[in-house]
Order: sequence, then structure tokens, then C-alpha cells
Amino acid sequence: MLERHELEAFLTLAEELHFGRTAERLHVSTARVSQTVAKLERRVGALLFNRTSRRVELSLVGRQLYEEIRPAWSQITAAFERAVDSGRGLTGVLRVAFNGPAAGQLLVGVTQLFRDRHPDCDVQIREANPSDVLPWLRAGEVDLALACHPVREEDVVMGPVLVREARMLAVPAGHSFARRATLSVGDLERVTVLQHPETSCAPTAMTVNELLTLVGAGEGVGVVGAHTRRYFARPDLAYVPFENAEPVEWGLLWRSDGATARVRAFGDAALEVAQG
Amino acid sequence: MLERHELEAFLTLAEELHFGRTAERLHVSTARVSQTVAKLERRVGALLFNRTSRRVELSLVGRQLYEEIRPAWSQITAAFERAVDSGRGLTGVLRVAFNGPAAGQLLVGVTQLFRDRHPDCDVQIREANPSDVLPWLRAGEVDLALACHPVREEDVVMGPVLVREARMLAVPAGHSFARRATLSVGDLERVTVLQHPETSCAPTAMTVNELLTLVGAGEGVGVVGAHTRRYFARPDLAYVPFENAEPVEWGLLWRSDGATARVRAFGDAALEVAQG
DNA sequence: ATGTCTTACGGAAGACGTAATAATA
DNA sequence: TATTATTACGTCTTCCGTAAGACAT
Repeated sequence: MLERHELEAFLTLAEELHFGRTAERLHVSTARVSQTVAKLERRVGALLFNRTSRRVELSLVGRQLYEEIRPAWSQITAAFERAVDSGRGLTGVLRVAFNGPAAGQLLVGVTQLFRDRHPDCDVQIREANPSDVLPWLRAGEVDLALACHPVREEDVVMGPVLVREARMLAVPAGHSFARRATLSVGDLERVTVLQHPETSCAPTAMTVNELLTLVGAGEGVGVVGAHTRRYFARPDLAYVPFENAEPVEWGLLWRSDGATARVRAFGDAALEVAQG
Repeated sequence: MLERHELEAFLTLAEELHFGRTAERLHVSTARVSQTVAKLERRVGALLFNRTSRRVELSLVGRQLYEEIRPAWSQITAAFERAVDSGRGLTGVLRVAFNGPAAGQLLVGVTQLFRDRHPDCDVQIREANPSDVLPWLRAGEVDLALACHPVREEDVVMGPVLVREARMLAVPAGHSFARRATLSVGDLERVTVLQHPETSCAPTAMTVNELLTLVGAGEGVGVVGAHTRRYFARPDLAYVPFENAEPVEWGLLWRSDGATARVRAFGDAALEVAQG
């Protein structure tokens, strides 16, 4: 008595706190989520969520239940995944997200190696905007993402660093910094730094192109990785390296409860390609 | 993807290793168990059980899966039970097994107190043969059992001792021991001791009456608790106390993953009745 | 030959989506 | 008024038991 679909509806709603998004993640209608949760609450005998048509939040019993069953259910799904993997070897689909042409190019090589080794496992690559990466991972829309480290989230694991590149500043072509050979981090205090999703949690630009356009328009400057200079050379911009900044590091991300054999095997392939 | 009914069919079959008993525990037909497991195996891509129509045993992947999933699922069901308890207070049914008239009499008092405190929770009492106690607990047919301590099983928990009584020996009326005021444990070496389910794992008598009948027929002697003398006084038997034996101890037993609020509340009531 | 697992098939339960409704900010 | 949760209802999947079959001892 506590069906899988009820469990997942409850867990997902507890995370999303929104019937629409929950339904989307579960690929069902919002009506179904509502009815499923309502039925569960009737059986428990108490509201699991306090909600109006505008806000959803966990009740006390709901929170307690969530905390107790979330890790256990992750364990079960992971164990099942492992059983499938050892049952049929590496099969199924592995969905990988990336952001930016440099990451894409790296993934091409990794994917070739992976497909070579595991021909029965399908690999699907999707480009993501930086702000999509974590939501996609959390929703299970992708199993892996190649993104900028560091991501400090409890439910997401970072793999080893695959690429390290110099941190550079994108400035308008006419800016005084454009004539400098190098910059120091201290120089940033004298200019407006536009936030960029790869390096910040509160972005003003959702994509690299948006950021660079803003910089070109003189709205400010932007911190980017060295690859940007190669892939996004523009007449209205100049890129100047820092002399004392930490490098930008790229690596794979996956959900901490999503470390399936597929994910681990892809991580192995990625590390080999990056090192070789 | 791993429905509750599949999970329970798998876990139960892994414990019973028998489709018929599994079906019985799950209250479904054996055909259903067979189809459910078969479907699960198709999805995993490997046999979970090696079986003929005569023998069922866990495969390697099956064993791995069982060990990883068993504790997690227990956690989930227990958490759900707790949610229901805190949601509607103590409701539902509590099924308690006991063995022997003395235990039954104690349970009458405990049940009265429990019903007084938790009028919304139904209590069902069933008498069990000593050999039924553990199977019934494991199958979830009862939530609690009042039985002889000690039971040393990993999946069964013993509550505190509720009753302590002298250990006595049942002997034929004409036996030389029948004229003794007391016996020592050493005396047992000179006679045939019939095993009794309450005190042994390899019984020759399934019930107390069977044991006493055998003793009366001169087949041997039997070790029993003092209450037996009161409830099973027979002309063909004599009961003689030991002077140096450990007392017989009675207490409640429940499944280690079945410590619901109902079970705990009944345990509390039992302890109060036994002490008061 | 008997007990046990599996296959075949018809019926019922309930999970699902669409569309209309209620409620909140 | 717009957004979001809930209710109503018809469809369809699939879970289920019965009964017959296959298999091993």
C-alpha cells in the first residue's frame, strides 16, 4: 500500500512545490498529480502539503515523510539500475547536456570512445543554456552535464576536472583594458562586471551570446574562459587574460543518486579523452 | 519504473523461495506472482531466480538486488506507517498472537488497557502454536506475539520481560522424581528430556498438550514453566520445581521493521500491566 | 503421479488525459 | 484578471483470478 506512482508524485511535488512542474517532470497531467496526492493524503489521514491555488508547501507530516523516504527510494532506484546494468550490460540511453562549443567539441571525442566501447548504449547529446544545467539534471532529463566547475549542491556530484583554461575578461573593443596585455583581478573593481550564468547564481545574461552582446554594447565587462576568444571572436570585443586569476575548470556533473554504470563508464571515457 | 507490487513480489519470493507461499503472503494467486516476477526479469534482462518447477533460488543479480533493496523498502513502509499514525492517531488493526492460557490471560488485561487508551485501534488476538510464532511474525500475519524469551533472530526484536516464572519439570505421576520436593538441572542427565517448542528449535511435540501426553505415556520428561501446573493439572503427571534453573521469561516479539506506533503503544501497555 | 511453476484468457479496477470549475493574488 | 489547483468523466492500460498446460521429481 503505497504505490510507486504515489511515491514519485509525492517526492517530486515535495521538491518542486508546484503541481505544474511536478506533472512536467513526471510526464503526466497536473490533474493526475493533484488526484494522486489527494488520494495519498486521504489514506495517511493528514495533509501532506499546505496549499492554496497560489502556494504549495510541505506540512509537518509531509516533511517528516519526505526526509525519511527520499534517501531510501533513491537507494532502491539506484539498485534497480545496477541490476539492469549487470543484467544486460551497458544498454539503454545516456543523455548528456553541454554548454558552449568547446564543451561540445570535447564531447564529440568522448562520445566516439564511449560508443566504441559500449555499442549497445545509446548516447544523446543536447546543448543547454547554463541556467538549464541544474534543472535538467534534477528533473532527470539528462543523466550527465559537461559544465563549469564548481557546483556546490548537495544532490549533484562533480566529476574530476577535464579541462582547465585561462580566465579572461571580455571588454568592449574601445575600452582602455583592450590595450592591456594582462589584467589583475583587482582591476575588476574599477568596472561593471556583468554576471554570467557559468560563474554566478544570479545571472543577468542567460547565454554567452547575450553576455557578449551586452559587453559589446558597453554595458560592462564579462569574465569568460579562454575558449570564448576562439569561438566568439567579434569585432566589437577584445579578450584580455588575467595574470593572477584561478583558471576556469570544466567537468562532468551528475545527480548523486544517478551514478549508474552508464554514467560511470562515460565519466571514465571522458577522463581518458581529456588526458590523452 | 519498478512498481510496488513487483517489488513486494520480488522481496517476498526472495524470502520464501516458493511461489505458493509467496502468493499466500501477498494474498494473490501464484499465477500472478509468476507473471510479475517474469515481467520484472524481462525488464532487468536477467533471471532474478534460478528455478525449476521444484526448486527456487536467488540468482547472483537477484541476491545483490535483494540485499540492496530490502532495508530501503522496510524503511519506506515504516516511514509511511509512522505518517499514517501521526496523521490519524492510532488507528487500524493490531494483530497479536499468543501461546498458552497464561499468556492469553495476561493479554486480556493488556488489551483492555490498550483499547481504553486507543479506542480507534482494533486489536485482534489469535492463539498460536509455539512453532507458528516466528512464521506468523515474518509473514506479517501478526504484528506482535507474546512468547517465551529468548528468541535470537536478526529480523525479530524482543521487548522487555513481562513475566518471569519458575522452570519446572513435568514427569509421569509414578516417576521417582515425582516424590522429590525439588530437582537440580543436573538431574536431567539421568532422564529423557522431550523437546518442547517453547524451549527448543527441534521440537518433537508441537503443542503443550502433545508434550504432556507424551510425558504421561512415560516417553520422557518435559521442561515447562510454572504456569503449566495450574492450567494443565493432570492425574497422570506431576510437576517438580528446579532449585537452580534460570526462570522462564515471557515477553513480546515483533519484526524489527514492524515497530509501528501501534506496536510500541501495545508494548507500553503490556509493560504497565505486567508491573502493576 | 503429484506437487509446482507457467501460459491463456476474460473481467474489473484504476491510472490517465481533456475539459470545465473553483480559488487565490 | 491571470495563474494555478481541483473536479468530472470517458478511455484504456494492466493487474488480477480461473483454468488448463508443462515440467520435474
